[in-house]
Amino acid sequence: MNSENQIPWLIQELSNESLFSDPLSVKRGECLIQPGEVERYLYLVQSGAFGIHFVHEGEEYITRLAYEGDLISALDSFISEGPTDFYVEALRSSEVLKVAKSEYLKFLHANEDRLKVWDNLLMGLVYQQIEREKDLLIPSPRERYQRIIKRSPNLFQEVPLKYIAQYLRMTPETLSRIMKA
Amino acid sequence: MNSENQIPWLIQELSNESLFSDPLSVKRGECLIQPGEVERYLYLVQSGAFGIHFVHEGEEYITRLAYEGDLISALDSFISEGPTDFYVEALRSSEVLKVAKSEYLKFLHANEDRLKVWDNLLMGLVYQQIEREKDLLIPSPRERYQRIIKRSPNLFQEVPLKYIAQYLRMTPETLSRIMKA
DNA sequence: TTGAATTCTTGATCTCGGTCAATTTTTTTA
DNA sequence: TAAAAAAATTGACCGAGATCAAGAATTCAA
Repeated sequence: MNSENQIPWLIQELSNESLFSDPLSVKRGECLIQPGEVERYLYLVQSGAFGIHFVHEGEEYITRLAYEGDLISALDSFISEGPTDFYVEALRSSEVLKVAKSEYLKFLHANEDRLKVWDNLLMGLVYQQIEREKDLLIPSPRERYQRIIKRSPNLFQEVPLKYIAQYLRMTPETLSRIMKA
Repeated sequence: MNSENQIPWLIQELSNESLFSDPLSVKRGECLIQPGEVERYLYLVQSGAFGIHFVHEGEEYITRLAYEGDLISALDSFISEGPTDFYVEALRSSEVLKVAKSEYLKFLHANEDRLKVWDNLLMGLVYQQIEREKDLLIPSPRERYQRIIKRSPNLFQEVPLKYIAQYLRMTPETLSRIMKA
């Protein structure tokens, strides 16, 4: 199994065992979880779009954008089981399925293959974060923009520009000007 | 076992099984690995200091600083087994022990506890990267500086300031002025 | 220990991206 | 479909941090 298929496979397995909840509707602006709460779920985005952000000194900073097919969670809390620092917020009307961490862990440990896939997933996550770190270190807004359209060309169809700007640590004005030129 | 003790424990186990190489001396400016090469080792810093950096458009960007007791590697390549984008460079005369990935994996899979510790280590890594991402998103150089001295107060004893500046995505001049004020 | 290399500091200047504000366009929803 | 809300664009201005340069301090290596 190549690594691109691992998430779909995992999702399929989870579905087969009926571990996902019923579809949950989330209105634009509503949050799956907020700072201070403990994350007990992993979510699968069925439709819509989400942003994961935190607030520091009154400013919002987006660390992740997600849409259909993505698995999301307040990962800091999901891992540590302490309170999260993040909002997981619907950027438009969305639907998610969720699975409890406890259920999910039981599920993983029931089968050697699943555990391996989870290991790979975690390593993939580390890898993605390393890429993300590179993106953020680059000083030129234009280059950061170019890196993201290369990596996620369809992001701009799914998510309003102002959130993408925050994700790229620039203002919407700057992103708008970059895209024009 | 609390998570702070997991790395020391793992290192102890690796030592017990004599999986580490003999100490390897690295002179200031020398690299354990360079872009394009495939990372086959995990290194334990015994003395000295290392910086992990990549070069983009002629500029150096540091993604990690490490010193005595830290485990390091060109993690992107260690995970993907493709060529790395990073330099792992000694910032002063240093000594490391190394263990081959293949040996390491065999070692991990020989024992259930070790695998669990590895899982936790990976999750810890994800968690650290999330913190790192927060640090990098914050626009104010002063706040980025304050976050790092809180997290790694002894870093400044171990690593020249100019590398810390790069790590914090600011110039050495700016960091110098911030520290003065 | 001493000379050389590197790093750190400080000052002067400049520029890119942020901020603020007004208008237009798009999206949402009633 | 129309009205309202949100998002995107555009222009003018400003300032924080980069850049450049020179000198002082520290570290390294012979």
